[in-house]
Amino acid sequence: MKSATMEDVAREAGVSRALVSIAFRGVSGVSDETREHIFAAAQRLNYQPNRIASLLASKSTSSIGVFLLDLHNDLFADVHDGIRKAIAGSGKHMVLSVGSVEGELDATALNALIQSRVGIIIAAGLLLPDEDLLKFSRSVPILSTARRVPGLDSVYSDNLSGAQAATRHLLNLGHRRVVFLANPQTDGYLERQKGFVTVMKEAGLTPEIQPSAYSRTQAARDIGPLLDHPDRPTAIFAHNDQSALGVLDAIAARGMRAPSDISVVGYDNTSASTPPGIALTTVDIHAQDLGRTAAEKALQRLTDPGAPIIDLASEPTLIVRGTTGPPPHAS
Amino acid sequence: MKSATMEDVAREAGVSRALVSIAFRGVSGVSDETREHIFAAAQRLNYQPNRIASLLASKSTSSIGVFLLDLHNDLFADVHDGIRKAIAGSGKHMVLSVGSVEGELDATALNALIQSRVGIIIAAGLLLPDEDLLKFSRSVPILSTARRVPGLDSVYSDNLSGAQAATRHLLNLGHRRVVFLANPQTDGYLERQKGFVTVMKEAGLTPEIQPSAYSRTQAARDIGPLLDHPDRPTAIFAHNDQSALGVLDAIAARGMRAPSDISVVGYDNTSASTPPGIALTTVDIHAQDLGRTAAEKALQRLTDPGAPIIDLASEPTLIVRGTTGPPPHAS
DNA sequence: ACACCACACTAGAGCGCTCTAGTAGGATCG
DNA sequence: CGATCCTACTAGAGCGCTCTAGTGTGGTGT
Repeated sequence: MKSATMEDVAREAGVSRALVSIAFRGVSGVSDETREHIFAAAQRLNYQPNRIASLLASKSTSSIGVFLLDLHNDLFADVHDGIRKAIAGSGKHMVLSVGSVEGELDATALNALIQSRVGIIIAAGLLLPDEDLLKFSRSVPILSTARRVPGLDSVYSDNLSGAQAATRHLLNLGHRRVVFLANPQTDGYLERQKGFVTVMKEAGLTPEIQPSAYSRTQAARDIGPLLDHPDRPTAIFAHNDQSALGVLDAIAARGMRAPSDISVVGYDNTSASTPPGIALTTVDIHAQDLGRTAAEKALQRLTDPGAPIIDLASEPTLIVRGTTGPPPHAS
Repeated sequence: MKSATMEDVAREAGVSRALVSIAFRGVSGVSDETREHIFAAAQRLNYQPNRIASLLASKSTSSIGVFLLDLHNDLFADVHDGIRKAIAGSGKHMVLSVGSVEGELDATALNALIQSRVGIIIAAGLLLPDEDLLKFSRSVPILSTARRVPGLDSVYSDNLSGAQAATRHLLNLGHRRVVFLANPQTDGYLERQKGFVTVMKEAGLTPEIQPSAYSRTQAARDIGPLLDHPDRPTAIFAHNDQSALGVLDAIAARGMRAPSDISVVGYDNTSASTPPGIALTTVDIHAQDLGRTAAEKALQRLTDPGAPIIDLASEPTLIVRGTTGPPPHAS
């Protein structure tokens, strides 16, 4: 299982190691004929270039670190797709690192990326506070996608305006008692909460907030008491689709239905937002575009470390589907 | 942004580079006092060990490659969780590589892992044919989880028996016309199909097979004509949960309901199998356990390359939930 | 005929670590 | 009190590449 080295290939092809390197890197400086010979020799030896050695020798920033919070959330799969598309053909390759909803592993995952000497880290869905991120960025540039982090390149969806649009949608339908199912863990979610609060206040209504966490079952559990209350809200705005699913679970468990008994809005427009039969009203953050743009900007940052900080907000889109309607006894 | 090296730390701490290496690797051979000094010096310089250099120098197989087919399928998130738990504390680290449902990227992803000189690859959900995998395994040991690959270590769920159990469940409910929504892409799915076919034949019934692909929307499209037919099947057995969701989509789109109009069975027991309101009857392959066991076996393989090939099938569990019931007009 | 240049190729240093072989010096023992 | 051993440490080779600074060769221009 001892793999062949460039030296072996050079010997087999009767050329110098340096020439093999040139051939494999696809740069100019080798004749077509010789290149063929080299590739043939490599083939014979089942040679695969050693990326480790290559990275060390080139001390280059040819890899892009990607941090994904949670593989269970389709959102990050979308972001990943976008990143992959953007860096395909750039010659860079992706080094993936996965965090966890509990957040404990995030620092570990980030350090792993730094130790792998990636040229830049694209962080999707970090739960770490800004100051920690800034600390990490002493070692490697970090581009935040998910939320705006002052001092770091940020490519994100405008959570404030998205949440405002969703809230207005509910108010326009006639809802007056709306509860926001919150996730206190990150700024990104706090922006959503803020959007909800401002619109409610503008309308002279009381913004109610139910704290919860980042999980479907947790959401179902946390929203339960509110649903059981005789004077329950007519609409729930969940901080993301997964939680909205939990809310729908809780609603179904009580023999109620959305939107006739209660309206539900999610956020993110992940695949979770379209369970069969129902389709969740949600806010599309265009996750794949976000990933693609983030990666494009990351590539720019790599070539120009001195460029001004990127702060790119994109506009989300409210998607009205089947879980929102007028409140019961509205007319 | 130029990072400090071990040399820098050594100079700062007034010791040799080798001693810094010893301290950072956590092996014995350094006094507590000196270790403290070294760590303090490293801290001052914001030193992070260079994993690239470390891997090159140790030429060790200290990393485990993990191939995941598709980030959009929760199944792989479960497998990933299991692997992570198993290798935590082993000192090994995971190198992730993601394929694609189309299968084109799989070879690329595998090569990336080989070029990163991982000690072993745990492959979850490969669409590549066995012979290709065997070719790759010339460069690095591959452990297949998802299906049995003769000649490779395999840790997998017994798809045959799972599919048989699901099919028997439908027959016991009184169904006679059952259609299997197939995915012709891999052996793992073919085993499921085989389980379906054998049970149907044993019962003297005709196994009907509807080819489809690996996607929810595709499944909805492919099952459509069958549902529209006046003499439609009374049950659909989908090759995985995502496709089962597609089937449920198609059913809902026609104003029908499961299981009163038609029964649906999925496979995998991913989070997709519990949309709010409905809960899919499915076969639990215990994906996280699969991942954990796979990683444990991979660690063993790393320490003992000569050990006999591992062939470990685990028994899946039929989970009867809300999408299966007696066929309409059964009595 | 000679300088000149472009092209194909090579030698060798070095990337930041690990690891083997070895040294210094104190404790232990007969 | 010298032999022995252990512990804490160092020197230096080498992992498999990349990349700079060359060398040699054939064609071109004058």
